[in-house]
Amino acid sequence: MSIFQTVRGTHDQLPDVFRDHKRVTDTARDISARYGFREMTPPVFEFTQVFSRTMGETSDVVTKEMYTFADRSGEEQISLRPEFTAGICRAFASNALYDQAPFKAFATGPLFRYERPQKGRQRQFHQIDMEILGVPGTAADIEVLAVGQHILEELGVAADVTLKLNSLGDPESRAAYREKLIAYLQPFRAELSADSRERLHRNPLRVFDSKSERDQEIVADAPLLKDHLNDTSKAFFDEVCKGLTRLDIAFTLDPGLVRGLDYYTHTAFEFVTETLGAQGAVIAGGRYDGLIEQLGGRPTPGIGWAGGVERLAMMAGEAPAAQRPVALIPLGAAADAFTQVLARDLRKAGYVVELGYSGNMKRRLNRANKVGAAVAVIIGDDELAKDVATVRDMDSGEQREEPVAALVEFLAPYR
RNA sequence: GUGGCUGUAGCUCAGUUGGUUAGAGCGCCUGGUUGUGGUCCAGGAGGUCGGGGGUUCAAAUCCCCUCAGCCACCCCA
Repeated sequence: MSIFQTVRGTHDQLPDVFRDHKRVTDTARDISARYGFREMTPPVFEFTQVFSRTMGETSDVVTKEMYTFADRSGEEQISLRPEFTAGICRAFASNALYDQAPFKAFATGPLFRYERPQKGRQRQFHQIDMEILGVPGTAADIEVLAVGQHILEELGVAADVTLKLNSLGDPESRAAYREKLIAYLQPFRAELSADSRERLHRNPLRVFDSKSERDQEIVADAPLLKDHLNDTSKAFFDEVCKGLTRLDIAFTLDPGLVRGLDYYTHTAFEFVTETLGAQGAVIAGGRYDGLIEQLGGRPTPGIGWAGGVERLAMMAGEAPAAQRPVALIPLGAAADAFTQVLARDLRKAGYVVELGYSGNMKRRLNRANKVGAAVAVIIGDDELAKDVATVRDMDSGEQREEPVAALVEFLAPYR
């Protein structure tokens, strides 16, 4: 181990990478604001139970992926957040925001999961997250999917992403179906893969997304959840589909789409892509009507999704460069002093200003070139004596002298 | 947690059956230009060959362990 190594699965976000990520988060923030989402954030760590109770004691995330530790008092079990939903719902209940429904939250920041890193998967990663709490009807489902679609379009990646949709039904439908499915699978128990046997009672729906060929053969004739939805669940899902169609949001039904977390009900969805390798989900989520109650809050419906910032940034590619700066190049002590004031004035007028601090003229111009300056303003003793500045266009190489008093206006085209 | 591939300069990579002082391109620095970048020319700096151990007269090269990355399983954002 070298101290210069980052911990496995963590990465420095150097300026170029940060800029690409920032485009994703900025886009999500701007677009979601148009839909009435307000940014907030729960703490980066919470009592472990916040996650274990909601995501499911037996879920993969809780059983093997959480960073859990005792705090210094030795009395509290703490976990680094592996997702946003549980924390936001806890915040909603903690602060008794029931009368603020519909409560629409946008959040972004780091999440932590102890997993083997690979493309699109790291131990510290970042998400954008949308949640609507307190809306029982399909309007929330439709709106939450609409923001997601809108953000993907705005990032220019929508063409490579498809929306997969399924209904997990209400608790009543799900419980009834669960019994039927177990009854169907039971006779095949010995033939199922080890993983699927595990899931048989814990979460039998998960057998559907097994990659084992034999499992898939068995499951091919299994009863389908969609055929066992009660009327309410069917009507609910139907309304969501209609709403999406109305908004020209394309989707494909995927009866095998089962999410790994226990709290989902009704609508479940994933925006997936083929372009990122095995980790194809860029945005995923669903409805979780029982979650806040499970936390000990008042029954409150909710729906939301999370999107992977790294994954979306990979798809969106390099973000456009920032505004090109004006480079100020003082030569001599008098010019240094003068230029500091000029830099302040230009910055207050909205210019991005790079001050060339050190080295000879050549060095400073070189630096101006590297930071992508559109124009360099050279001020030495000659210029000071005449009350002018030498203004050099860095693209054309042309330069001319301008009165310093007129600089702020003269540079306007470079702002 | 399991399997496969990879790790040589800041970056991308070459390095023959183990054999002198480990190379290239890009980047960086200096000079050609006393106050002119980006182009061009000349020169230069920079390497614990991921780390540790072993085999050998000799290891970047072979063996073992370990760390990290990538790819897949698993799972998911």
